[in-house]
Amino acid sequence: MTTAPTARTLPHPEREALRLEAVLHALADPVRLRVVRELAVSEEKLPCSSFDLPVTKSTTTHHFRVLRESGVIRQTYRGTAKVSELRRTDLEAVFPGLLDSVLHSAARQERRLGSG
Amino acid sequence: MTTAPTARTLPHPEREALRLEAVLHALADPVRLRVVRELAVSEEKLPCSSFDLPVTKSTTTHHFRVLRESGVIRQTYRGTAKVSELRRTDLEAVFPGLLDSVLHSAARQERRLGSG
DNA sequence: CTGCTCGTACGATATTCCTCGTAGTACGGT
DNA sequence: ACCGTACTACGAGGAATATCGTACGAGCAG
Repeated sequence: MTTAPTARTLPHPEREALRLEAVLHALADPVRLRVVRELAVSEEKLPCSSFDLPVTKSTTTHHFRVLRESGVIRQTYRGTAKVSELRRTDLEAVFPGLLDSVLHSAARQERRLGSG
Repeated sequence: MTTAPTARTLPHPEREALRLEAVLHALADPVRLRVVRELAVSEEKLPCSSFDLPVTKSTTTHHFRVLRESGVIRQTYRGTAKVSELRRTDLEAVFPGLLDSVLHSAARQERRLGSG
């Protein structure tokens, strides 16, 4: 009864508070990089459950939290689901070209190593 | 007597074996990012001792090893010193634009946060 | 040969991180 | 009210990492 129901909010770092080391660390994990790549090709916000990851739900929650706290993604509630989207504009403003080069490098590497 | 003295070599990953996750992880550490930035502005190969890092020599050795094994730098012996240089060409060939955007983002962040 | 400098190797420690299982909350449908 | 789905919180285990100190090796200057 403090404020309103369905008003659950999640802490996100401000654009100006984004740290390069945290973003690089977030992107350095294979599972998280995979999530980011899927979000990049999707024009819609995706719920966590739409990802087919080789880890349990607990671990999935952990990885999404790392991505959110580092500022790579933004998460909002939609009913019982929590949908995620890339913070493209914020990232581009603070670290111009970084996300695109990572995404491009990841795609290149997948082609090179054979969809591993 | 196997080959020659002063022929100590160090293992470096081939260009085609570079892994994006390993490179991102290597760059995600503040100390290592600092080393990479210094190497980037220097046109000469720098010995480990030319860096003024807030860690001991043992730890410095560790960080340089991580950078070398991830393929970010190349290390060669010169007398008693071991000099390092960025593998710019290799990185650009495999992960185009990545190093530059990281370096640019790091410089930007330093300006933004006040030379932290 | 004797130091001196540069860097390494090894062991130890503390911390972080990835992973999981279980239990629990929030929301929507019946 | 009841159940199912989506996600979380907590605790725990195990691996990786960052850090250090000490002891050591390789080369250079006397």
